[in-house]
Amino acid sequence: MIFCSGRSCFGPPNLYTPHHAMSEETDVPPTEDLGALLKVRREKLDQLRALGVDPFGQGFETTHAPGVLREAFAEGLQVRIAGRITALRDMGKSNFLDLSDLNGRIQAFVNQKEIGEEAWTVYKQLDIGDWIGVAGETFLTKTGEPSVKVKEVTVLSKSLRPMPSKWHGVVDPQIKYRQRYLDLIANEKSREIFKRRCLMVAEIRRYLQERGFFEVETPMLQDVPGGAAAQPFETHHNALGMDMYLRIAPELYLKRLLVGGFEKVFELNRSFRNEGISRRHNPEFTMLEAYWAYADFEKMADLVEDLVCHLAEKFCGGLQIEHRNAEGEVTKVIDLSRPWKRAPYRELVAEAAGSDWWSLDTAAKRVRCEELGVEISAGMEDYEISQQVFEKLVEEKTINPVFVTHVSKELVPLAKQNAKDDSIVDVYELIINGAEISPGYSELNDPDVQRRRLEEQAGEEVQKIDEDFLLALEYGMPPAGGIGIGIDRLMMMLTGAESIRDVVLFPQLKRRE
RNA sequence: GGAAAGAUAGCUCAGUCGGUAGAGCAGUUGGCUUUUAACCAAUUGGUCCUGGGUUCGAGUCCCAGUCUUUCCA
Repeated sequence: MIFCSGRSCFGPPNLYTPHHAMSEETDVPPTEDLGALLKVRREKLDQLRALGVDPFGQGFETTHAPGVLREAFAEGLQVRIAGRITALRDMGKSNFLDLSDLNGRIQAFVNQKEIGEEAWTVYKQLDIGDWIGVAGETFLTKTGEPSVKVKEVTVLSKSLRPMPSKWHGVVDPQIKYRQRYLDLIANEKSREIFKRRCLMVAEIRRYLQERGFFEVETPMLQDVPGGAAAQPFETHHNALGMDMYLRIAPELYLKRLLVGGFEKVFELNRSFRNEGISRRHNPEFTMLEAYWAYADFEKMADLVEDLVCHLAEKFCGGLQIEHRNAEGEVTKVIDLSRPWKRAPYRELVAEAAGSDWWSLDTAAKRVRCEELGVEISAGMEDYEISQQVFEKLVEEKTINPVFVTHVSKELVPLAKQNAKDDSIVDVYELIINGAEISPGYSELNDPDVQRRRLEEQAGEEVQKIDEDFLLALEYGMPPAGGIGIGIDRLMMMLTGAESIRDVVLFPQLKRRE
């Protein structure tokens, strides 16, 4: 949004008037009425200016971050600390502040006599929520709290709005997701989840790069959206006069790179699917796809197992992942201990639906579903009925990791068929905590078979076929293993989040009227 | 799209049988020079989501709508 050409952004600039045209007096958006609370902060803002203090200050050199100082505390250090005031305990001539940043807090001790009358007057204009810098000497209070005896206060930024509730935090989901910054300020748990997500995403990149994978960026704007069965978002390129789509998967481009000689390649970025929004679905989501020439789906399963365990051990304190409810009680433990179970799709379905399942005809399967309480709709094909049984009776009930292998080929048009049984394909589907976390394939590299599969798939849904991709395959793609990992769902599993909205910083929400 | 629950102070929430609108926090004022959910005292703050109905009287009961949440599809 910052870099726009000026020709076609949001219409002529002179028609764009700020919607928050304000009254002279309060200078406050009229959409909300916090009345007195805002007025008081504005008055303090004016006070600061009257005292010759810039309420929105400049850079500030620090010696320590708040949390770092508290961790490595020693008395008698001369320090400079910056942070947000997150608590204020006013004892009259002595005040105690908590100065916080993303990672921690330190107590600052402000004494009227210590900083002098002039600085005290400035100090008294501060509120919870303001960013300040302090300089002073470290000491321990009577109660043993590591503190900074403040000699100088620098106002870095005045907050003009009240902070979220001190001990309820932000509980209204509308505020939590629409104003994520407030959630991050108020809720330690949210901060931890998103910090951990950042670290884990960085670690995934490092892990793959260390093993010789190149990270690439392929088009998100695509002419033919392929690589998955999903509804795409449509858009339009003005200069080319061309309708385009946001990608539903990077797969077909990454495979072109295999053709081009990138033997180990991955992309970790957004894909978009124009489908429902739920606890597990956000229309834009982060996916890792990796392709490895000369590998197969079993080797890819080894890779994923190792990667996920590596992340859990490094960032989750081990392979036992505890999920807790709002009261902090452990509701579920996911055991990632290796080796992870691997079992064929048909075996798992037969375990759940009866050992004779695969010898039943379609009508008999429907009867069985009724007995088992699995709902199926009228138009379902035979393989779809089995898939429904799988989803309801296997997938949803699986907590610890299971690689489901050898899925029916109708379900997976881009994988290689099994050398002995051509009704199944060489893939795994990793299930953890009732959800599909990652598929892995022995990738199909026969261009003629690939064309047939895509044509069969396109038949009903009138999807366009990516001819450029098929052309590339004809030049020769090495046999390769491929994986996809839904990073958001992986994060949910590893952090114990109940909803994808709790691991996506700014989840998609309905427009607010 | 279906079902259920909800909307009361800036925030989190009470509100009995239909009878004057409440608490804690935040804010403000005063007190307090080692507090940490600081404390003590006082105080400001309300379109009870909207519209209709029943009633002498509605935050409360009925109807319709709006929005939100959770679950299902």
